Amino acid sequence: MNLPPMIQTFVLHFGEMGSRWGISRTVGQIYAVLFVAPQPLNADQICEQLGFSRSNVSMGLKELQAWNLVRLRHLPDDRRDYFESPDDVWEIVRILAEERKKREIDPTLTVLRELSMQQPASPEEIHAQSRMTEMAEMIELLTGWYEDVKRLETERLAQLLSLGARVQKILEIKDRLTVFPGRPRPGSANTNAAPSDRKA
Amino acid sequence: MNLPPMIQTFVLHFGEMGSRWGISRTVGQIYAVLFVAPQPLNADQICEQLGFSRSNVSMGLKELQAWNLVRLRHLPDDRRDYFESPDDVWEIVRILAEERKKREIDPTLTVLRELSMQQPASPEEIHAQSRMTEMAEMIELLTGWYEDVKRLETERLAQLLSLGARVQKILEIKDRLTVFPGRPRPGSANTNAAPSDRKA
DNA sequence: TTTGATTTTCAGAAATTCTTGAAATTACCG
DNA sequence: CGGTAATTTCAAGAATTTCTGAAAATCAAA
Repeated sequence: MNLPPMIQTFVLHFGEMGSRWGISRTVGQIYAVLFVAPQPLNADQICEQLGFSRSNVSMGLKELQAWNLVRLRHLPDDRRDYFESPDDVWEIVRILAEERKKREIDPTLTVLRELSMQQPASPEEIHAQSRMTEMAEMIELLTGWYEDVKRLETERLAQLLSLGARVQKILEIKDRLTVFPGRPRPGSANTNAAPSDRKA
Repeated sequence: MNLPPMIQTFVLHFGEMGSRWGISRTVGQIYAVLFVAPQPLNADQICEQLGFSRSNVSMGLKELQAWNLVRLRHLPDDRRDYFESPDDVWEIVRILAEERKKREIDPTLTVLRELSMQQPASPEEIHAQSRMTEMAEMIELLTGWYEDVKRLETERLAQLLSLGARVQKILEIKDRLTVFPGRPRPGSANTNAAPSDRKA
């Protein structure tokens, strides 16, 4: 490996974390190199920096493209493929969220919905099915929120995040404005805004 | 494997997903069995249902305990260990979020903070360091939001989730109330609510 | 302390995933 | 068309992870 010390530490860390993030060590390191690179890199440059075989890098780049985490670029008068990570870290978060949802959540939700439809044939199945339905409903609420929030512009999203739990205060204000407009603060805020409140 | 068909499908699915979720197939299947079980199970019951070796189940249960995903229980006049999943699916989500943050995010944030402190020694390192700082700040905003929200009661959390992106409307109301009180709606709402806005 | 039930550990077997070099394919240029 | 540069595929070896049975450790009752 042929990298400045600071970058090497970063790259090795991403490699180690790779397995926890659902990618391999190699893929993690390739991504790390691309993330900090000041300009797009081609496969041979990555090979040289990391000391991996050409084919290994090719596989790794293919996987990163499948994750939408790197983009293919072309430089004038050079027919090699160059790769780069998106510049905007928020864009990267959006991609990660989308891909992880697709791989880690959607398939399970599909199975849970199917099983929730079936006719249970025994007492164990009746109980199991109600557990599966609970899980499916929880996932639906979570992914429904995600589908809404992912459409926010980055600036709004950052505003929302920095607000944190204090959004609760605002919800209380909203309760007063919409449910009891102008009325003096009712004992506590309205808590009837249950899931059914969501636009179908 | 000795299970009713509906439960078998569920268990096999959790096994397949296990590797995507950062646990092994065995651990995924053990958890699935416990999740749908109407009462706590002991290790031998799990062996029998799944056809795994006793030691494999023992390892799997140890890992699930390390994840805080199962609890150890004891039944009267029985010295075997029984295991159960928490009843409340929201509790499970909280545990998962906490553990995944601990394993997948915190170590990286630590490394990024360390590297952001160092003195860069080359132009590549200067650029790399600014990328790392961007990433660290993004993660800090995300985890800060999470630390706030995780303290909400489940009911409030569900309310927040079901509100989805419509919270943006409320943010706009808040902007008008706090920043430009009584003023006619300014071109676009206040966007200065940057991270610095967060209570230290 | 002994006994027997239960759980844990651990070394090696089995299975899976990763990595590589060589060969095949693709894409472009003259 | 060749010819060449670049990329991808693939089979097999390497490395890692998972799984098992046997042995060791733990624990409570007698």
